[in-house]
Amino acid sequence: MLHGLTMLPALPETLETPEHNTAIHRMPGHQVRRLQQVAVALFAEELQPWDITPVQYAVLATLERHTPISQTTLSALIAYDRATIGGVIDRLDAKGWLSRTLDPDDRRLRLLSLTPAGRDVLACLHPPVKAVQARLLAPLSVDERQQFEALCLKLLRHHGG
Amino acid sequence: MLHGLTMLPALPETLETPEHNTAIHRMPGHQVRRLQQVAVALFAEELQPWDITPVQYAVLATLERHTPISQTTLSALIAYDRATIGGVIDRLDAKGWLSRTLDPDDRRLRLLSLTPAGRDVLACLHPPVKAVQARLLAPLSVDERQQFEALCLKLLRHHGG
DNA sequence: AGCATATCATATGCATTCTTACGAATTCAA
DNA sequence: TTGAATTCGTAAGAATGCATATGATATGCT
Repeated sequence: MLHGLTMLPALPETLETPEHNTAIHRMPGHQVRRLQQVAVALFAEELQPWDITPVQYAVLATLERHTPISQTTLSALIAYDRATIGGVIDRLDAKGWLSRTLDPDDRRLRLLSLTPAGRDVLACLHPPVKAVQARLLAPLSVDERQQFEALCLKLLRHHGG
Repeated sequence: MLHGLTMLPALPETLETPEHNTAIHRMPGHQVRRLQQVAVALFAEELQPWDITPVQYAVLATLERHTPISQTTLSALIAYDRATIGGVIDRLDAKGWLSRTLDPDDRRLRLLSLTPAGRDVLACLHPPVKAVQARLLAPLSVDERQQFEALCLKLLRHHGG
């Protein structure tokens, strides 16, 4: 079962049909927000045993491929705010999943690396995260999933992603 | 120009191509999050003169069509958390754009209505909000926009929206 | 070398977003 | 009618998300 908001409370009978709020519900901005909401809920449900958030996974998964990198490089890779990433890294550091070391060549930089524990956890995380993606697109046919990805990527490409 | 994060910092030369982080960037969850990020940035930019957030607009626009309703009904209509809506309504109330009155028939309910000022503001907000939606989908052809909306709606319908 | 500029990380502040929990009020049932 | 279960709004806590400002460190220009 999904958590929280994705399970909407029942509406009064006079407001039951979606048509009653067409204006907002037909805006792509609203649709994208709702999809994000669903994706986060699915993630929380599937990853519940590990108590990890989508951002935290994104950080770990990126460090698996790019090590060592600075916080700024990391935030650019996953398109998160530099300031926000700081707190995320604090929590991952507290869990012992990554380490920060001062770059001897540039002491402004804190180079991030996965710890062995972080690497082990990440191996366990990949399957449920894949399951989240599968469940998110499950309502679509194979063709539609490819269309959806292509459209998303086209939008992001043109919006500077 | 977009604000903040949508303008990503430059990456080191060794990491410049998107292919370097394929795993995450090909996940629909990540793509949806990025799209939401872009949509919020476009909204903030276009609505800057009014200092209003997407949630606040959603509340006002919904009250324009459904008045008066309780906070819980409102949150269900726009798929926002009940607790979250409370703070949003506080701010809109402080701006004098909506009013809360106790329902005499059920004193648990605070019925929400737009004030005349709120109605006036909303009239000014609709055009720039429409512009945000247009800019968000601008990279797509007319056909593609319809496809994108259809796919979003199909996903949301099956995910309990 | 010395100074101005730019970059990295962080701190702060504000607004979301959601979970859990709780008091107040209402509805349902025995 | 009284007691139990529900519902409404809110409070508290954790994590995001972004803008702005600050300190430390590099880099570039002269």
